[in-house]
Amino acid sequence: MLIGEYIHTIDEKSRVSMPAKFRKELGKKVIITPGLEQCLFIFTVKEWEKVSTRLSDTKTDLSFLKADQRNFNRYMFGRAAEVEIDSIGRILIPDFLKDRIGLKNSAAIIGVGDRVEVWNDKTWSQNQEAVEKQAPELAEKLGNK
Amino acid sequence: MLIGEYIHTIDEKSRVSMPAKFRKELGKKVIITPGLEQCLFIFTVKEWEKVSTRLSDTKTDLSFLKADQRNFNRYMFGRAAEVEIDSIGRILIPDFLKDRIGLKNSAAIIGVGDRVEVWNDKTWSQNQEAVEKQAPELAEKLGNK
DNA sequence: AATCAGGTGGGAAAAAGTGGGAAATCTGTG
DNA sequence: CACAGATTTCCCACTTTTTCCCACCTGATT
Repeated sequence: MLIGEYIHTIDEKSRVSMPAKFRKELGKKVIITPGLEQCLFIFTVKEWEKVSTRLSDTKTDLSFLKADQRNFNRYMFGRAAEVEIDSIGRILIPDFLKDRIGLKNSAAIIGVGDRVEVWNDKTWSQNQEAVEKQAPELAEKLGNK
Repeated sequence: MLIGEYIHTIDEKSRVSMPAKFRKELGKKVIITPGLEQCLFIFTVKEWEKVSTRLSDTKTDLSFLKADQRNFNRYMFGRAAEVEIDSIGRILIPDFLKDRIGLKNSAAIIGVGDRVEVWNDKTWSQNQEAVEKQAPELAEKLGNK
């Protein structure tokens, strides 16, 4: 289970260390994609298989016949990348993903159960402050489901 | 699985490099067709078989009996081309397809799971900005299926 | 204080992408 | 039918980017 918050440096070559505690679970290859809201998702290979099968399910039909599906697939697949984790636990974040969420020197690496999220550290802390305030209310909503 | 975004040069001879990460999966020959929206589709030979079978499926119908199908097939088949991938991974884009999407010096090469798309790089980034905004909504829709 | 683990930085080797020349093929013309 | 010019194909070479590996730094632990 991936949990916790880590602030790590992004070096000049766009490398970021995965927290040591995540490495075993992540394996040696992960898939990084644009996330919803201002973050990136990092999936294990196994988790990605689940996600991608669901997204491109073509048992019955061709994936490019529906406009919504085309656009969402362009978004999720088109801007995803398979990245190796190097011998000391770092990954390389493609520029187009860095730019998307305004990453420069520093990133917040967040464990969210079955995936990891990458945030611009500033955005992350602002976001957390906001969520902090709504948390009781959000809990209430989920409780009513 | 074909994923990721690459911006490559189109040289004076209309050649474009396929991203190294795609080459193994693409093999040595691909089919390039006009795509939906302002892009081109590139299929592996295997994927193309699926596509063409589905489009000209005669189990239920003869493909030429329906006007819509006739026209769509003219669109996809009529301007499709089989192209070889050269020894260092480049393909040659036919002029009539280049012109269709306004390609000149630079193209965005996008992996969309089971196919590759080629975009004018400007058009691609505009398109993504637009999709970015709808992404949560699209995700919601597809999630409810 | 020494050791260890986690994180950061940088240089060298390898790979990917780009450009261009020469050989082969095609086209049109005398 | 042969030839000249143009186009296409094939291959080689240069440049930039990526990958791999090693070394250093810092803070915690014993």
